[in-house]
Amino acid sequence: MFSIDIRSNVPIYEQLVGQVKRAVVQGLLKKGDLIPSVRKMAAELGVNPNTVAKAYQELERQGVTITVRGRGTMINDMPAQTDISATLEKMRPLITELIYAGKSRAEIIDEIGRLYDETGEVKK
Amino acid sequence: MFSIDIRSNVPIYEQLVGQVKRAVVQGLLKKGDLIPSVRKMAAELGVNPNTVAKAYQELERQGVTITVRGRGTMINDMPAQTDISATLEKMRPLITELIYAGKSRAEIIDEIGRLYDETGEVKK
DNA sequence: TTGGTGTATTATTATAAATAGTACACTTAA
DNA sequence: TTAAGTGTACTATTTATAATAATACACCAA
Repeated sequence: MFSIDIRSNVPIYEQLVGQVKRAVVQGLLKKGDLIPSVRKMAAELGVNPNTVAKAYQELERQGVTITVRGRGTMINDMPAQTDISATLEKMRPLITELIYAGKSRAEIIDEIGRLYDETGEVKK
Repeated sequence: MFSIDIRSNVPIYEQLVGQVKRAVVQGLLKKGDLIPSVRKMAAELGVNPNTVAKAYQELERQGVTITVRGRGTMINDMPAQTDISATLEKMRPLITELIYAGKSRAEIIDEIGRLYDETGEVKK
């Protein structure tokens, strides 16, 4: 269910955070579901338990999960609305890239729609 | 014309690369325009000349600029079409973020359109 | 009690970014 | 030809982050 790319420039813990959030968005993980323990996840991915722990702490900080000592880490409710300005700012230079590559407004929107459809829920 | 954020987690040289490309997209820089020399740019931004040089080398590697020793670095033609798959892959986790924040497909497309309009040419 | 949770701590290694200083090859204009 | 301004190359150093490693602790549940 989870996999990381060792050769990626994206930190492992960030990759893991993103994968958990994507699984939630896709409906593969729902409120109350327990995700694998720090040690199990570390063994599965072949990384250090501390790295997984860092990812889990970040997930809880973002409100994605709820952690209870001795029980584990479970998926939390999805937030109603959160601040997206930071995300949009990260997106800005990527938009510039696409424009620079010769993509029109319509083409860009089309690509975004495709990404959305690939990322959204698998089953409604 | 250019400015960098020292406290940003984004490397200075990457910020500079992005700003030059955005200026090209906006029409503020056109083919043949010379951008400030490594030393002048470094002085303006208050950063090390080596950092600016790294940014300029990256710009040339991407085909944004053409560098001639002793003359300087000038804006190149905008490419007809380039590979955007890498850019789209960087965009994917951001789309996940927006979905997670409760944004609908239409809302996301709306925001992208807004970013496009803010990034596009100032004068046509 | 026992085994499995997350957490905390300290240390070490690896990598990238940025700075600093110097020197070199080249172009342009005086 | 000379002088000043280009980009480039090189080595060294500092800083910050990521990741690993090894332990130990606090908590929960069967």
